[in-house]
Amino acid sequence: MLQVATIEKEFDRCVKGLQKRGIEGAEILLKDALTLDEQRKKMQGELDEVLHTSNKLAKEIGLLFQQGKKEQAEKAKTQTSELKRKSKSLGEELNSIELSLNKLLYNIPNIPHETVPPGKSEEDNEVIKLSDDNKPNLGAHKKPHWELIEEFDIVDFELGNKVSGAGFPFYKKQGARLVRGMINYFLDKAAEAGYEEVQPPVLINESSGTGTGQLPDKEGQMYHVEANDLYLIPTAEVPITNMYRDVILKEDQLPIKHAGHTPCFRREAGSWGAHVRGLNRLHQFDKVEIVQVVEPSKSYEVLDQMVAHVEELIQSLGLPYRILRLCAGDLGFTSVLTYDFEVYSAAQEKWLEVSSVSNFETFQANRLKLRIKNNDGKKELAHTLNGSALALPRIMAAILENYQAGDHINIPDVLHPYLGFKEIRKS
RNA sequence: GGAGAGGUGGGUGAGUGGCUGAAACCACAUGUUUGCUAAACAUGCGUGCGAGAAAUCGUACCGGGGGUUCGAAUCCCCCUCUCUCCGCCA
Repeated sequence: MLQVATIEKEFDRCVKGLQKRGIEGAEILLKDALTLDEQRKKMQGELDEVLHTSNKLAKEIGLLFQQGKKEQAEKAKTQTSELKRKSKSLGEELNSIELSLNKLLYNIPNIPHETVPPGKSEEDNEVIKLSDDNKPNLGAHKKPHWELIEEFDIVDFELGNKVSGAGFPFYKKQGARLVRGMINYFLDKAAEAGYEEVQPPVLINESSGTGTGQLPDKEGQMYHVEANDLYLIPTAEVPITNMYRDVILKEDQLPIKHAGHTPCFRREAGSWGAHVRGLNRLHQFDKVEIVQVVEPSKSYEVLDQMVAHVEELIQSLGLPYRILRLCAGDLGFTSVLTYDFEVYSAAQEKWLEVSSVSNFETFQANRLKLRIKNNDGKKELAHTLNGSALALPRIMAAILENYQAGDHINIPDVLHPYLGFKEIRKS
């Protein structure tokens, strides 16, 4: 969430940022936050004062008892009851103000970066890079991947329907191998780039969901295990970033770099439709995620590095791609600046989003209480970033479509060592 | 799942109602001394909030929440986590 200090110091920038996102009454919203914070401070002061006199009295009473001056002690006791009532009511008031303030702040999204283009929807995203035109000329062989996977028997949606439901496919035979191979390849590349591998839990508690900003904003998008009040992760970002919740890092521990593979679970409530055939949108999919925790002054440099890493991955697979700078309207709730990567899937003739790389600045860190103590002993919130490197099913879709060759499907060279085969053939 | 024991500062660990925000030790930081390293000595060393230019002061925090009391790390209740034994189990 936003820091009150930021709202106060950079009020105009915050207002403009929220307006860019299309938020109505941004100014009023932010002013409310400031007013509540003022009230909070005032209340805190009053409460502290009452508690101070109350504590002082209690000590005196203790002394009087020890000195055997019971009457005086009893007399002093009567004074405390009034103070107690007062502190209780002040405490409750303070509590409710803090609650309102938090609720307000939790529902205000991050302020977009100055370079974020205005706009309402994905159509307004800015294409900042288009790969060299290596779109394959498919000629006679131009089947969408949902036909190919059936033909080569490598993904089974029917089976998934039977066992789980729509959006939970089975990968089979060379398809299953391909998934496993890509995961290993992506993880190896991340390791090469200095990311320390972790294998996090895929169920997380409410605090973690709140820490990275999925809760309360995206409550309905996560699967919820009610019996234990746990959520299935929508991305490894959540458990990995939450490793550092309530942590004060020393300057020399930075940067923190982690990579992890997990399945990701998304309810995709309301976004289901005919346009999401095949592997284009799933309730469960595999993804390798990279996460960094860095000093504020370095976060944009790091964002560029992460973008470069993802770009290199996609290039190595030989897929046509483009990089988008998300417009304000399409920008995630917690993000300041996000670059999306899309690969071109040649048979369906569609761009598919396969990665999203974001800088959250202090937005998550503020929720997480993730701070850095520098060498002078000063504390400040860290910056957090993450990116997909990469999400598997759409990469798979693009590979299948772009590399199809009639009776077989070629596989990008870099994956050969991970698979034990160089092409997919009918079994 | 059953029974028991426990969660105290970065770590070990003392502390069963007031003088304990918390002993001691370790770790860490700075300084002194020693030719360097090591050692010794000295000092410092938690977090949030509020006030202050700052020094500092006030307040809260001993797993979380509530209660008893003039006063709670210490007593009571609920939750949670960890450990041990038993059961079950990949």
